[in-house]
Amino acid sequence: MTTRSEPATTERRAPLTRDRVLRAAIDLADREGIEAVSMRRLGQELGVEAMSLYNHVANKEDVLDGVVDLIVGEIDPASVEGDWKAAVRGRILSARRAMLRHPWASTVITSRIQPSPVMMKYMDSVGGMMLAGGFSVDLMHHAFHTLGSRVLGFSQELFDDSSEMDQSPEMQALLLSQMRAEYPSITAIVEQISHDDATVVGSGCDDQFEFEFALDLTLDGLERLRLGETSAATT
Amino acid sequence: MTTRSEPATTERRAPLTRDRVLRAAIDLADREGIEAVSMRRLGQELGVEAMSLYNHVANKEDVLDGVVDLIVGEIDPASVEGDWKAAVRGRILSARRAMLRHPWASTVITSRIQPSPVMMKYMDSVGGMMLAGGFSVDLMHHAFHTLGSRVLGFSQELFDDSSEMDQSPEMQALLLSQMRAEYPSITAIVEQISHDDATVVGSGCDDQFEFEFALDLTLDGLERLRLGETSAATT
DNA sequence: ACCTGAACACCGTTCAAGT
DNA sequence: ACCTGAACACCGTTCAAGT
Repeated sequence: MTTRSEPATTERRAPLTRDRVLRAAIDLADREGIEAVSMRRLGQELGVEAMSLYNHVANKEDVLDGVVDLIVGEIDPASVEGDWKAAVRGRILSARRAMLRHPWASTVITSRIQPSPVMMKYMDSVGGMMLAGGFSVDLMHHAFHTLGSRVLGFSQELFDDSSEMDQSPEMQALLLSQMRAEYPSITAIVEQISHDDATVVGSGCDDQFEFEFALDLTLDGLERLRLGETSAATT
Repeated sequence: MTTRSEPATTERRAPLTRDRVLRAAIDLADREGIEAVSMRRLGQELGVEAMSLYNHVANKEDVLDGVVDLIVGEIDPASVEGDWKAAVRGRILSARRAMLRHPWASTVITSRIQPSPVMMKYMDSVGGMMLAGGFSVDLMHHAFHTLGSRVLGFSQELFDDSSEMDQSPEMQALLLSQMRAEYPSITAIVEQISHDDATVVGSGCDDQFEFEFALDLTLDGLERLRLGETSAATT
């Protein structure tokens, strides 16, 4: 008996589910930033009172946990092609694309204290790629600490250069000369970027290049240690 | 005329100043964590209404800015001894000691969008140590991106192993065997740590070792690139 | 000059009451 | 079973009023 009493299209809104709540949170954060995501605002977004959300999620922490899991789920599955370095590199760059799609995600991830099973699964599969590539358990362990958040596709940026250059050229030159007196070394970087800036619009660092530079320096260092470990047998 | 009209000890409390507000915030965060630091609570701590604080600081962001500056001020000044690697390494480990004194500081630092002049001065002096050691401006720039938050003495930890092992040995063994099925690679790390654990109390990673491992891998990689850059003249 | 009370516009969350 | 109104205990911040 698979006949069901259809509710005669009385459902004007899709019923609230945990998944709908989480996706609404991601949408809202993508549009207005993570600080806009409050329980009250989230309810509003779903055409419901804030209190109704508690029928589908435990609390706000649970929302953020779920959101992180959905985003980690966007990372490509582990590949088995190439050596460990190419495989791990590709996976991390896929994680980075997910983070670029949701620029607020890194701060939410770093605010989680305990890793979720989904996160554990991701980490474990990256670790598995290393072990398959000949890492010892010890070296894989150190690799995780060295990669840090980079394994999830983001790095801790300590400067924000986004609104650095929205000034007139004269004003920029003045600011630069003042900066040079106080911070000569940092200023040298800024000036270098301005010179190379014929190509790039807006100025600022080439974040993708810098991410890959740091990633490759790390992976190359790990590979060197792996080769040292295996007592130079082959090659 | 250095005689002053002393207020006849009517001052039962030291007058509120920006510095006292900031130090009270640090004390409170050290004792109860950063989430305890609200304007209302901070006023309470100083025996004053929250609104009074606004006579000495602009707002809460200003408090956090000031707190970061005080903590960055705890880092040892730049040394001129040894080569660039030893000098930078020593400075970063000094920064790390400051962070260990205030475990909440890293999250406050990463929440600042624009670096303060004090922070810029620190960064600039680290950059200066690299330039003095023979780095090109380009390589110094990449070095900052590679070090990331490590230049300030902390790394982004994605696991929290603090409350991992507060179980009975039997329970631990059971949990481990369940974990092994789901996350074999990660479990291998945990088991390795348990074995080496005769020495260390409490278990968990040796954070200082891992920090230095990652730092040295990075510094060594940078040194290699620096030597490659200078066309192998003096070896 | 500095501190305060009252108020505003927000939070997350609980719980009894509705349908 | 799900949604809601009212309430609680918090936030940061402003501003007129006090001394």
